[in-house]
Amino acid sequence: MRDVAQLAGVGIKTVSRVVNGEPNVSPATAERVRQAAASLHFEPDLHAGNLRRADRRSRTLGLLVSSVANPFAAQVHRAIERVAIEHGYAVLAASLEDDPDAELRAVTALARRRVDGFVVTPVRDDQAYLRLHVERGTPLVCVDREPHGIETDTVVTSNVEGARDAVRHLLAHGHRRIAFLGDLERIQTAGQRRQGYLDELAASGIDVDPALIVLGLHDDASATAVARRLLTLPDPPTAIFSGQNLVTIGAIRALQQLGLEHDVALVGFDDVETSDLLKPRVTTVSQDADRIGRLAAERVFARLDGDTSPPRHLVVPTRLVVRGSGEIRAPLAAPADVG
Amino acid sequence: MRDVAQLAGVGIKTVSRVVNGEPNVSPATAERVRQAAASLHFEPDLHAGNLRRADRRSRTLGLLVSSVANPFAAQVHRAIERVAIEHGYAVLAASLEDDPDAELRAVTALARRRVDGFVVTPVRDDQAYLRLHVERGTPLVCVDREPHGIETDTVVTSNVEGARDAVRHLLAHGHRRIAFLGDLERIQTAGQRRQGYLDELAASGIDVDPALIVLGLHDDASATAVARRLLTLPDPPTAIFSGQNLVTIGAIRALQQLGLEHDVALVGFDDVETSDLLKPRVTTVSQDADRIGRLAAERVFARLDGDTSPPRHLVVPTRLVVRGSGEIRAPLAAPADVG
DNA sequence: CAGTGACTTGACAACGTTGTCGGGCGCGAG
DNA sequence: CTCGCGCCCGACAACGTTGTCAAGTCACTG
Repeated sequence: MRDVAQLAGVGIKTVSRVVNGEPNVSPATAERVRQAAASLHFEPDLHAGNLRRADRRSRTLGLLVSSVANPFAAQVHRAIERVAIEHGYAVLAASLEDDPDAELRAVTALARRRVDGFVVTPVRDDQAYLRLHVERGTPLVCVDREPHGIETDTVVTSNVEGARDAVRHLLAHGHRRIAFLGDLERIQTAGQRRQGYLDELAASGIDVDPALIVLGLHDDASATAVARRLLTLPDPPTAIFSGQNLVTIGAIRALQQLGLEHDVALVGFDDVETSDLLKPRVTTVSQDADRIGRLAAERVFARLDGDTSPPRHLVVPTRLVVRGSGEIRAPLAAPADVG
Repeated sequence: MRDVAQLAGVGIKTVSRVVNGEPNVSPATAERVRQAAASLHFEPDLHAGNLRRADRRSRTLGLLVSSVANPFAAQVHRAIERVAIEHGYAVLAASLEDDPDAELRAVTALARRRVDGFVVTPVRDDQAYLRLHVERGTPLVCVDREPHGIETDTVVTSNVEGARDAVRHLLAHGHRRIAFLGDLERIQTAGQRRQGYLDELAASGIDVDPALIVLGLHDDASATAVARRLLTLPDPPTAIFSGQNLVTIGAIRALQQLGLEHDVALVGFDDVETSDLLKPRVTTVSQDADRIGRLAAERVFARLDGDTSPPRHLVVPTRLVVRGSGEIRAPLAAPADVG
């Protein structure tokens, strides 16, 4: 900037004014400055300016997603970035791979880079440590999962309701023995989806068979193994509700291996890519990742714009997408019932 | 930092020394400083330090990916981030959605934030404008596509060879009428894959039917429409080579709609999620996105470490993954041949 | 013609940190 | 005892920018 000022024959502050579009610069001077800046390929240093600027905004958002392996996270990222760009913001992203230590490291890294706001997918058991940053004026929005130890804006999927929808759908097609395959228990959404499953069965007065409930599945291989085991029980489930997309893929593979994909019903939580190319096509409870990301980003910017209202907890509804696998009817009378 | 110094009863520079692990601080003082820093929850401002620091490193990498809708880009991103973290770096990412203007905007945004290096998926026709940044010492590595107008490190997939492999595979299964469905012509990889297709056919002395070559497909809907049209020609192709994953999905849908998925062979470039759950399972030419991302990041860090050797052009080979759809044999004699 | 106000401009301090340098102190050697 | 050297430590300038403020110019008014 000093060089630009010298070349244009003006003071350094005048260059600053032109670069930032401040008023009170004569058109002739402004033009000379612009020429000089262009010929030197000057790019202002955002962070240096930040140091002195009144608003102290780095115009950068910090984003922590659970796992990049998950297309859901990629879509949330994309939606956030779109909103960020509209506000002239860039996004510093870090993927946590569901590692609690990575969460801490990433928050520190972002704090040192003075991001203006955090969008976090909680992984640790406790997010109280984030209070510090919030108290210092860095807004925090949690997505996908509710945080612990801190009251803040959240944007989550209606996990319990979505799971109930799935189970209700299966019940309506005559199923009574419905298995639930879920992700690691420490992941909050896994627990909520199981809760929805239990709630809906309870509401329909159906006894729950604990043997049909398996949690702790985090990849498709383990899901395949467990699904195979359940399906070869003496009294197997007539339907499966899988609580996460990799688990759904594992369940499909198991069904295919046993040749049961047209006999046992399946509803998966969260979309599976190409789910409509499979046979049968896969019925899913779809999450609106785009909306979740958009709302989260908008919450951050609202807080940055001075919104000090109490924390909001936004719940984005799911949508049951009927494609075929969930509409397979239960056998008219299960052996156990006939007894 | 001033506050920490006051609380610890030391000079501000001593705090700096402790925070940065510089030598020549007595253990007692260091401990007092650490206590003070912890009790004030002090986080150093990386960018302020940067301003004065000798190496002038923001410890941030800038990444431009073509489109987040693409799982390939997500995987590249992930691999780069992993290497970045090992080096204590964070990643500022921007997705371009294959919009040439977005490329310019994103580069400017990253340059103003003083990233230490760029990893760019070229979208524009000309990357000469990036020379400025390279000359100023910001290394640039291009991934997935070769840049124009600038000599720099590149990491790309062996598109031509991969396409030849795919076509050779189909030829070996008796096919002579092989359609090629490709992405937008302005996307370099699309052209290279078509070139591989043409090369392999030429090498085998097979006449190319221009009616079987369609480019400009960027989503699955248009690919479905085009594939349907080709398959209902009077003299349809007996095999399809699709040059991108969304196009592959479109082709599969068309085949399914026409009930031809077990009669017409298909090989797709780039992986399709759940490709092994489809019937038939989809044979693909897989790209090693993880390796591409890793190599790109390592090139950036090598340049940052002072490597001034001539630009390297790394080519990551593809792998033909045989799953079923590409092994469907051509009808023994096509009507045209019998003629 | 003096006074007024609007507009334009630059000198200077400040932001939070690191590099430089010099001062003080303790200890071993002469 | 004195000198010298090494280790600790802090004052100060500097990084590239913006906020503050005062000075300068000019046209217009009374």
